[in-house]
Amino acid sequence: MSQDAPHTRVLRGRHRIGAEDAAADGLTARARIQEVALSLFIEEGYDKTSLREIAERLGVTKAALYYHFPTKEDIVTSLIEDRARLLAELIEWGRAQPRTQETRQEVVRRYSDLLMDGRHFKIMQFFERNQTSVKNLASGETMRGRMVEMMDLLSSPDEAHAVQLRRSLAIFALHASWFVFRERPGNAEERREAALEVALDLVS
Amino acid sequence: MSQDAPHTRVLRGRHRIGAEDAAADGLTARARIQEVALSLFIEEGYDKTSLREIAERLGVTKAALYYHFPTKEDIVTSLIEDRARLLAELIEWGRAQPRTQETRQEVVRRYSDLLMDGRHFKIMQFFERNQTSVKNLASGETMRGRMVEMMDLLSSPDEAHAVQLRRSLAIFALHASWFVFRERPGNAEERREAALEVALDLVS
DNA sequence: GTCTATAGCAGGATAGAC
DNA sequence: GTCTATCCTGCTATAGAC
Repeated sequence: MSQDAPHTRVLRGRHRIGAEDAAADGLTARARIQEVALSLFIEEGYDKTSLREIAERLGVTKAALYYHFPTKEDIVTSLIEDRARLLAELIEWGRAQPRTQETRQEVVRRYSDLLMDGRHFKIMQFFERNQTSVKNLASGETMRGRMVEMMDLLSSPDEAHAVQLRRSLAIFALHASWFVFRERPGNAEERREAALEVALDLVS
Repeated sequence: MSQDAPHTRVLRGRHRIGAEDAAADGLTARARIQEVALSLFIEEGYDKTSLREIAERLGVTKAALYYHFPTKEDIVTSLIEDRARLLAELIEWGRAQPRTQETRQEVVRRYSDLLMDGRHFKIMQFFERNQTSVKNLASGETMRGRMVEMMDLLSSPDEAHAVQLRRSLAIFALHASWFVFRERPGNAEERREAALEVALDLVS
């Protein structure tokens, strides 16, 4: 997230990726593929983004990508894995707590912290914008399962429908902040705080 | 779902109104294509759904589809057109009202009514699940514009971020009801009422 | 680790018979 | 209005040289 300008490199034509440390931005080839792929998946969509496109933007060929990832799907899998783990940890923590308003609020706060990492936020954007594509991916099911567990943490089936919906919307609130303020830049921190405020209220 | 209302249909060039009776289920070929395509677009995704697949499910060939729709994108366009118009009417009405809480609540109620038509609801599902695909479609931009206008009806940029977000979430609440209660059937009417209740509260 | 070249296939779209 | 047959393009993935 720190350096979001890989485009500067594109025009250099055939540019050798070389060993990991050789990269100007200090990322391994693998990590740069992940970064570029994720951006394209978000912008153009998973299905519409071809390996050729990813390779082109990196200044390499398709075949080079296959050295790092056996299939296109594996790129997604690699992207999701550690994020799903972090989510799992949060869920595990939540389950060990009493089901109180305090707990719900703390879950929301911790989830908000997770999202502060631009990487995680982008993953969630990827998910929201590619729901149907991701549905047929194994790692997609994993992530979906996590989100369901998150919501189950915030409400249970025996509560009124309106309560369940309201609590679940807290998660949406944190995700949606980018969408709602789309044309009104403001600063990111302000948006995040507003989203957290709304989310906390929703689980109260 | 409910039958296609033929009187509202804007017919393109070569389509004739008289053919309806031919179909066993009382729908025109055109309407059946729309219905099947929409379902597949929701289930499998727009990009992953091939014309071959649509044709197969209808028991016809790809070429037959091309008689009714010049391109795949035109199927989407036809699906969206009248829905976007209904939305535009609602927005127009809303703009003519004073910007009060009463108005916001009535906008929400009317939007909820719109969604009650299974057709409209499915269109919105299609949108949510195919955001990246739809972004590059002309009709997608139209619909996105409408949703932005809807939200602008509920809050204005000079209000606090938290207020804007909260009000916008009302729309999400109405859309999300299907997702949140995924495994808990309940009846549709109950879900709708719960969603409306939450949405009304959010714009208060 | 990266390349060139290509296999193998599926997609959207069209032509023209019936 | 629907069919068969086909074109053209672009995709994922692999083989094998360097």
